[in-house]
Amino acid sequence: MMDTKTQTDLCPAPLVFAMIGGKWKLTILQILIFHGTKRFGELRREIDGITQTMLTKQLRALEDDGLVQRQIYAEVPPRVEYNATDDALALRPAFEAMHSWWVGRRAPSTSK
Amino acid sequence: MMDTKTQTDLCPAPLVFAMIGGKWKLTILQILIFHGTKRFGELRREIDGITQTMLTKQLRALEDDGLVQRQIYAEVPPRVEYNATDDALALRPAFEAMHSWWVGRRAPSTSK
DNA sequence: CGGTATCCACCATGATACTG
DNA sequence: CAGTATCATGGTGGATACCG
Repeated sequence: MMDTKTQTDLCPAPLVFAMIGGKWKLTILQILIFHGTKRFGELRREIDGITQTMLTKQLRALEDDGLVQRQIYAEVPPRVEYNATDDALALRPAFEAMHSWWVGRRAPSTSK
Repeated sequence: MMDTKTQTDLCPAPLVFAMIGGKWKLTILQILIFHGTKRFGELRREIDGITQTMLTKQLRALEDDGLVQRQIYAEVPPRVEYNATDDALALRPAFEAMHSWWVGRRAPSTSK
């Protein structure tokens, strides 16, 4: 027998998803985690299809959850850089686990 | 330098989330993966707050994605059992990675 | 350049009632 | 017991316009 605890106890994945489950959050995190610091404009250009509004929203949400750090430079023209926090970097195993699962699954694309 | 591939190439997490990102899907999967086969009513009772409608919908979606298998017994009263497929069972490392991250993170609950 | 302020559309969630 | 059908709603996502 495994346990009789609540699901959240054993599986906080719903909570994790609440933090990184936005439409663009994973993409943003992936870039910042695996590619390092990026400026706002760089992110916007690298994430195809995202609007400024959404990029800002998702970045703010990630910042609020302590996954992204914002660095503002008082220059002209303005420069703002984003980078993954240690918390975010610690997500790499989770990313890799999902990656492995995705590529290793037996039903990648059925005839359907 | 790490790579110049697209995000999806390196990180299919958005696709993974599309499959298991529903509000209850993870909880359902967790139960079926770690506790084995369950009847419809059992799931409903074990997942606090879920309605029949939602349970059915999420189960159907999981079934469509090959993560859950449905077994119908032609009995009276009717009995329907659900169990995780091999694909779903292969998600365990991902679950565990998220679990480790959650419990190991440095900002579990700030003073805020 | 890097935002914020509005407003809107859609879809996932869910409440409720009925059924084989 | 295990659903389906229907309808309501709220939050996420997004288009657009303006600002420091």
